[in-house]
Amino acid sequence: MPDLSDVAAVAGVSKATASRALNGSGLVAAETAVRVVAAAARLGYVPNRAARELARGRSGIIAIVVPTLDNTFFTPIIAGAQARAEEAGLQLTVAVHPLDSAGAFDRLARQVDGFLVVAPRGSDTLVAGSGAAKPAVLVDREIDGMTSVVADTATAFGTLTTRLAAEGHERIVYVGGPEGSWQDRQRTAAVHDAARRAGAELTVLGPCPATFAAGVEVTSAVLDTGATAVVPYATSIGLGLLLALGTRGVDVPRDLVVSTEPTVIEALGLEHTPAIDVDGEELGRTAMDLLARLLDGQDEPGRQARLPVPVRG
Amino acid sequence: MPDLSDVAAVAGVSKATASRALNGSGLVAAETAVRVVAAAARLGYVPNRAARELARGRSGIIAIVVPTLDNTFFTPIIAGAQARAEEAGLQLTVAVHPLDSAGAFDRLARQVDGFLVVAPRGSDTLVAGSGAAKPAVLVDREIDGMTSVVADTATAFGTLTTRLAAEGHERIVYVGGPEGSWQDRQRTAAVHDAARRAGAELTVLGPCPATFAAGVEVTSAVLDTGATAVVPYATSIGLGLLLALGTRGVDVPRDLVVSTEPTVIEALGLEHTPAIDVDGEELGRTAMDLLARLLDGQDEPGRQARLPVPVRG
DNA sequence: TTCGTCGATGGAACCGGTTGCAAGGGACCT
DNA sequence: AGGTCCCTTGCAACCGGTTCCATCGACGAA
Repeated sequence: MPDLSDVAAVAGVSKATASRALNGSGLVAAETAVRVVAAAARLGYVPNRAARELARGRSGIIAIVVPTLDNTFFTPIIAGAQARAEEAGLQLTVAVHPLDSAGAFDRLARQVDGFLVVAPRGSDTLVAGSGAAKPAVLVDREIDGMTSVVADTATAFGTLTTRLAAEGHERIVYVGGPEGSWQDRQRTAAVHDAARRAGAELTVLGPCPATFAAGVEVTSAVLDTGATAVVPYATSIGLGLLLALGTRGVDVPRDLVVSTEPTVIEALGLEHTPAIDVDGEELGRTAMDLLARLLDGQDEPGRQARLPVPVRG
Repeated sequence: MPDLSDVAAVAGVSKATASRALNGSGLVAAETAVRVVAAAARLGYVPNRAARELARGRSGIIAIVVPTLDNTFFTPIIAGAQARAEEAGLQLTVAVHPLDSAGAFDRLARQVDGFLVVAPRGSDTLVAGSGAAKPAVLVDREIDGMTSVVADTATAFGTLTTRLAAEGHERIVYVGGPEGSWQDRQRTAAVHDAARRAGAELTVLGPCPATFAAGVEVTSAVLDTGATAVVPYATSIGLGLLLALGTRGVDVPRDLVVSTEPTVIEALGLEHTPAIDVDGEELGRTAMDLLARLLDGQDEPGRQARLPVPVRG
């Protein structure tokens, strides 16, 4: 395993110069830098992360905290963050934690340079506390004073409702998300508002956990409302609905329009079904970008980014 | 931030002794050890991982390599491995990589102590190569010479087929998994064998990617066979089937039994539907256990564990 | 009583980088 | 020609643990 001293020796410089050359500090003569880089390449030198971390006092590791991996909403966020982290020379580790208790992060906080916090539920205080020890970016939720990035699904759900009403749906159901979900509060308000403006009758069901089983369970209640269109909080709920509706012989979308995500609608060949299209990977990428700026001191905490969410179909 | 010297000072011993006491090396007098541990607790001492890693020459980090996060088969494996890693004082990082090209792991290999490799597809050579640099445990697949743990779904699929045949199904369809999948090969063989013994007619469809959309797409072909029972390779394919069958008015399970996972069957209230029940978390836990033994030198590479898979319903 | 042995402890080197500080050397200015 | 400044470079300390080796004291054996 080649070592910085090996590189330095081959390049005919000292460890210090080699280090500076490889980190692009700019204090090295261009010609020398080239020589060092060439030597490193030739030897296949890879810096020892532990040594660097010890010397620099920071780890280059970012933790992304998600409540669970069993929800396909979170996984693209992780993938996006992962991709961007790699580009930035950072390493991403996934920590599964519901953030329902305080203090669980003290240990983790010492090991990482920053957090990406995905916490749809839970009290503001608890969530904000998790990000107190190290720079943090909150994903898909907003809390005053914390840097965050959200998919603007509230607006999208409003647009969706407006469109459904315009297409002739007079009774619409919104199946709400988990208890205490920040996004659910935003969406409920937006859907209510849009329905009122359009003169459609809106029923709000829930709260429902974002699971397939919850979608199945809520189906009777949805049918009982006599609505012709249903807008579920999450894709998993929508899938449960579609499955249960299938076993009951309800014709989708003729008898009932179910607005799940575009990929599902397309796969099933459902027509005339508008749906919102959240780009989870972009959420993850943006979050990582914001965190990188925070770490570099280019940003102060508190910046809030909002990603537009298109309505398709 | 308290430091090992701080702990040592408070306990009235040297850094060396403090280090030994905290790591339970057994060369410290019991009384001294108690004093050091108490001092560490009182100061809230947390060892600096980088320093430890540098001194010890190993990182305490394990990477779990998965082809994608979008498949709910993998996520419980990660969760299980994560839990067990934490218990063992190891840190788990998730690396998303399809393992379709060689050499992509050299960089990662230098940063971690070992790998958990989840690679359902891809050539044996490529997969084995990924685990060559550091101790590795292959998950849900077997390759000669590599330590591995698999869920014995082959046997379970066989049992399932036998049971379906015994319940009167004379025509059964197996919807195969992705091209090149190791488990698919095992399952196909087992299903074939069981069907032949039971005198049932078996059609094998596929290959199919383990996605919801693939399940939808394959539905016509399944119906065309005239089978009364279908056994899909993956839960996602089963879900796609169920959805598409619903939109076509096929009564499940009266006209066609779809054997997806027990939780789905239970949620939908389907009766008389046997299904296999893979415990992904246990797979992850066992894999991590095996890797820990490998790292400790308690095991030689090559040990192959097989987890029984129950058939429910 | 004395020597050997063994358990407990401390001193110090070391892991592999980063970085503050100082020095060497050339260019430019007076 | 002498002085100053800046660019480039090297030396050495340091990050915070771990571990080899030496030391010391106590205890059992001769």
